Amino acid sequence: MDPNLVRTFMTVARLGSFSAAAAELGYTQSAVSQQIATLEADLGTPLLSRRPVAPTGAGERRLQHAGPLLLRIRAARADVRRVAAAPAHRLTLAAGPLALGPAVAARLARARVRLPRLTVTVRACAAGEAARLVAGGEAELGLVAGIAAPSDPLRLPDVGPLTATGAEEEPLVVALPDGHPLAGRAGLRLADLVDARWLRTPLCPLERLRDLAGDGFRAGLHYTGDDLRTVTSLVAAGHGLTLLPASAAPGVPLLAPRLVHRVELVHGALPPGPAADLAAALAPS
Amino acid sequence: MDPNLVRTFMTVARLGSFSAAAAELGYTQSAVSQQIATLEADLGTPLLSRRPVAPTGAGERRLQHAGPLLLRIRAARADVRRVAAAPAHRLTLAAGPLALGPAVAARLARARVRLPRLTVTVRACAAGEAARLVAGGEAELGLVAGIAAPSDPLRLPDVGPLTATGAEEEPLVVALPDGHPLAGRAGLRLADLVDARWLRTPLCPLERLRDLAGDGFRAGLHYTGDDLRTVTSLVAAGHGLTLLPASAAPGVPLLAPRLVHRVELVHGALPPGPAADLAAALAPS
DNA sequence: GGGATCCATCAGGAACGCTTATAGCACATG
DNA sequence: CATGTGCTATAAGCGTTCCTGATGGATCCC
Repeated sequence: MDPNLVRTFMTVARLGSFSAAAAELGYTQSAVSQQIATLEADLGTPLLSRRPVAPTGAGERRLQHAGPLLLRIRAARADVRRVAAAPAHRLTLAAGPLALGPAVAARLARARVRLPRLTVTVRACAAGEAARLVAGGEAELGLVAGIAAPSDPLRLPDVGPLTATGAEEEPLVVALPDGHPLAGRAGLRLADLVDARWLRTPLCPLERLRDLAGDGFRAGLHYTGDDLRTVTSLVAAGHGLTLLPASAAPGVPLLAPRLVHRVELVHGALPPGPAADLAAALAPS
Repeated sequence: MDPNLVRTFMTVARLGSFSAAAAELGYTQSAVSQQIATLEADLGTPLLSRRPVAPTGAGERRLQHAGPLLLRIRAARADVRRVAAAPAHRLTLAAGPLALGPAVAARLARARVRLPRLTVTVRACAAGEAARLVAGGEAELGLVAGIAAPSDPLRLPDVGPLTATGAEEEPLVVALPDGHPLAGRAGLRLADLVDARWLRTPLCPLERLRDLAGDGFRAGLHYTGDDLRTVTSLVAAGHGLTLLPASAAPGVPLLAPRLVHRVELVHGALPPGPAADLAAALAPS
């Protein structure tokens, strides 16, 4: 119910201790104990087992709700403040991995010429973070990238009424090791590669490929970062294949299914002003 | 911040009056005035213009967040209570329009034979309502239907950590008026029908078709209900075309793009028990 | 077994939020 | 133009809530 109680519960669960949570939140241990008791009474079921302190089944479930819930609350605050705030001449553009390619960069350059008083900060962020940063108000605009069918919108985490508009679509290529037998081809079909070994990276999630092209796509090395150079090096060394936008790395064009590297611009409420102008310039639609 | 304040704000905005909202919520007018003042102070901006009472720009934006936010809060409560509750022998299955077809019905029948002590209530609901009913705890299971590429998951409104599993996929047919020149064909391509007039109904949203097959799909009559007989009658009378699952009505099979009528079963946390058994029986995966 | 640590409980006090009462404002009416 | 009516804002009072500080009981470690 009360977001503060939820925050306390999250902290206790994370730290595994009422006392430590109290210290972190600036409460007394007694207050934390009472807050948890209130929450448990409200739901009619224990959320934490004591000694040691660990979430119960119901508590685990409650925790799964807690993060998105608090995010939405923050998003509502941030969105309203954005509407009410004076038009800003400084804004932050959160860009996920592979989201800021040549085409968007060029459009950004043109827009900055037209909007000389605007100071833009581009902030790199992890895959899936951009929408959260925009929702939470830490960035005014966000760029997210993903693999999709042409003009098919990306699936963004739902963190409130964000506007998402297509900003760029680019062909995909299959990145292959140097001496790979298929490296000379003029084009490849994904169906022919289901049995190959694939790199598992946030830049090219294998679950997405299975959604789009059926089962298969055995995972080789698992890389959790988002550095393009690392990925291309891993591919060259034969750890597995991956899909990349054509402008990012050399590779063999993907012919079928018809998939593209799609970039979308996401933003919340944008009152008329430089931020809205920039958004319009980045996502001409 | 406090959900109660948000609820008060929504009520005031809906009724256009502090006094009326106070009466409806069982507060005094003074309390409502103070609550709105608190909310505005917290956000640092007016949410309502007074005399007459109407939302400001920021208030409009806040209202857009309010509904989903309260829904998520309810969803969290309902989900946790579901985990903690004793295994129920009565449960409700919310079924959206066209979601409960022959295959699912047959599986439900088989499951009820195996689970004789289970009492099932099937509750029809509007398109898009099923997920909300499940999230809010009014139904344990939900069936939603939509048009999608084969094994492509549907896009459900994000109301919390719901599990969605494919329950059925069925070919689509194009429903045509009786004497339509294409009625005799063995199959049709959507691309050949972009310029036809289409019925606009929740059962076959034209935006979805445009997503999947490009622009076009001119809207003829707009029907807001979900009665299948009404839709087939409207089609027969020439008001427009529509897509339906093959089992629902006669029509010409849709050949391309490869789209299916997909049904998914959605549910929240299901502790072992009859509800989980039924879910497993309905969505064999 | 003794000490330390941790959570639950209790009592007291501060803070919050609602009610009652009243002031202030806009608009309609005579 | 004065007045009444209907609305919201503000002030004071008060009950409830929620936090603090102290204490008790349980568990773990030495």
